[in-house]
Amino acid sequence: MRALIDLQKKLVPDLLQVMQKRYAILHSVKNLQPIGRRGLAENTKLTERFVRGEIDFLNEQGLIDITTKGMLITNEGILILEQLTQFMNEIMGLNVLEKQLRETLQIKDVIVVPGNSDEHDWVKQELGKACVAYLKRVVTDDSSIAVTGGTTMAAVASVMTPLERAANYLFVPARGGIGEKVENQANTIAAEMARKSNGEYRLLYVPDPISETSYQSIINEPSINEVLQLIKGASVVLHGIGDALTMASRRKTPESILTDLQKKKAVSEAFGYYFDQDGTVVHKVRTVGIQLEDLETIEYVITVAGGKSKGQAIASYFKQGKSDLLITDEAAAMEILRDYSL
Amino acid sequence: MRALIDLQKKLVPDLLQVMQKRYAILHSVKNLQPIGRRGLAENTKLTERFVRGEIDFLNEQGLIDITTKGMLITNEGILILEQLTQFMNEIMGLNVLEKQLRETLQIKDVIVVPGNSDEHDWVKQELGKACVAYLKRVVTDDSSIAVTGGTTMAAVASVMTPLERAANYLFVPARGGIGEKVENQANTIAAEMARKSNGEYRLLYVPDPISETSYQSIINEPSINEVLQLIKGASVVLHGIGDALTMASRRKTPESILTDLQKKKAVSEAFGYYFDQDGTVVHKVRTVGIQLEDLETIEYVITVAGGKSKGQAIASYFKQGKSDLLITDEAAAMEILRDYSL
DNA sequence: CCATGCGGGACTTTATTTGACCCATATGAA
DNA sequence: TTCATATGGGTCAAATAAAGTCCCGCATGG
Repeated sequence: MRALIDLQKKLVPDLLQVMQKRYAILHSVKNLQPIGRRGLAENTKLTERFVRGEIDFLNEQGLIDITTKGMLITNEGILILEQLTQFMNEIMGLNVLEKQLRETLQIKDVIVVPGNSDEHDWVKQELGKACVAYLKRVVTDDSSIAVTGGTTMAAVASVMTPLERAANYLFVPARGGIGEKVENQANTIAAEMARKSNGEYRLLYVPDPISETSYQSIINEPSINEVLQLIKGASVVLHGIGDALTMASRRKTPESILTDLQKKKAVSEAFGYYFDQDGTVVHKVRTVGIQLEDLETIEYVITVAGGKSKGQAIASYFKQGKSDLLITDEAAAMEILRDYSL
Repeated sequence: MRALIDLQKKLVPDLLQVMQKRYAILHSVKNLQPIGRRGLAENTKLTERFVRGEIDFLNEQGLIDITTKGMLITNEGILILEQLTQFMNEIMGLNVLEKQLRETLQIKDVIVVPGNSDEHDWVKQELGKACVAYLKRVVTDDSSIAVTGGTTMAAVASVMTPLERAANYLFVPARGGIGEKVENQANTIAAEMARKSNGEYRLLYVPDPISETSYQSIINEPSINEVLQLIKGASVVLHGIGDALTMASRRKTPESILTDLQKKKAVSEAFGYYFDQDGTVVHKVRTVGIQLEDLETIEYVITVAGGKSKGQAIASYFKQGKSDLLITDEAAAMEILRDYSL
């Protein structure tokens, strides 16, 4: 729906304005009914002639009845008005949220989709769709796209379609894998995205996390080094944000470190870095793949995360992390703004 | 999105035509590029002056480039065109499917939502939304709405909102309950729908299926009889369609009957009736609630079912069953049409 | 009965659209 | 290189639509 609105803004810029105008008139008729044309004109500060044109139209469409008593809204008019109210609230409200988040987080762009990923799976799908639409805009020939794992990234993969304006693009995982939930692994997700979008992919067969000793030896492996160069040279990085403790236990973090994360009040995790509420890195695991400092040289860093329960994790990441675009949902957006106002 | 387009059709029909016109021009430029204004005018059967106004607009919007060689579409123009093509195909394609289904199934109305419920949860949510929108149109004061169980009905309940144009409406379960998956039970769903829509509800505490002996005694219970009258007197019946064998095992059907259903090639189940591929009832269990013959006197029978895997079950039901409206998804629609062409 | 509000009719002025053609420049083929 | 043709920008007059305002018969309510 957001995509359709943006499309219409390009193609028929005044469409939304006309729609809003007719909504306002319909709304006034409902509130003031029965009301005559002149009363309505005076009330809405519009000219009589203009109001007349609009009410003639609305009458033809069956949304109002014109009587000698004055104009009345029809049942269908009420229904349309309700739907329109919902829709207007949605668009307007989301635009306000986006603006607030852009300013609060100091990032270039924010896309907010309606709903709460914690409650409805379709919201995650909408996050995914918004992300795919953005990729279609920024991915060019020979681009590399590094993607992390996670359920939100899996949702992006599930709605992926061909990026028609680019050729020869390549998906790579942003980090290695662990032994759990193969469908949420960066490797699996990269492969799925590539398959669905008719792109190429390379995989990274490295355990994550990895010990310092193994790290030093494994990054010298030619096959690993080759993929790693592609990963570090990606023009687009697509990542989610996890809840710190959830991610830590998912990644089989030792008990002592789990306790440490709790003590240090770790809130979020991304790329193997754990952030507290103020965005301070309180722990880092050794990973093969994208490091936090690599993001500075990435052309487009896209963060996709939603759900009310993720709000604070997202807020904590953004106090430190680099991102060009946040794609989130309404519930998380509210929570982020709440966090920043504390 | 369907809702938004329908809304716009009512409110700004003229501007939707402008949109389609600009789409057509953009499409022609892409196909014929590089093309001059006069060539385009001739090709589209529009006047030069008109084409000029439109191309000036499209140029200002950055969707085409105007060169001495002729006009070319920009990258952004291609993107907009693709997205718009997708939307147009979706809307147009769905309209075609709906028409085909209306004619094939011989029913008054069909609503097809995009996607496949088997693959994406959001498609079920869209089925639910379409259903709620329809209820808002047909439910009047003091209506009774009888609802069956099932995951699709649960999805309807999950997106239910107040039916603002009606007052004092009542949700009732169309049949009793079994001991499994409380959230998919007709009773639970009726209660949830009532809660979310600020309506009333009555529950039916009767096992389903029920033996003939118990049936005869239980329908004489005043409290049961009272609810049963409400159920049979409902003006709206909302029901799903199940896969026969899945439903039978879910309802703890004895092994001998399961074998019988398999032998008789039962395909679908609704209201305790099992239908084979030709729509013949091959088995019936005793239920307290709506019977198949009761549907003849119900004002609005709404069938909600989707998913490719359900296509044949839906097709089988419609060879016999009564329905005023089918709300389904694209994947099921194709499968139904396929079934009917065999 | 009378005052007031209603919607439909209508008029004049202003703005925009519309269709067609002109002209300088660019392009492509011979 | 030349020439024919197509290009886009400019322009004009006529047609149409928009815009604002007021008139008038009828309906409504006090």
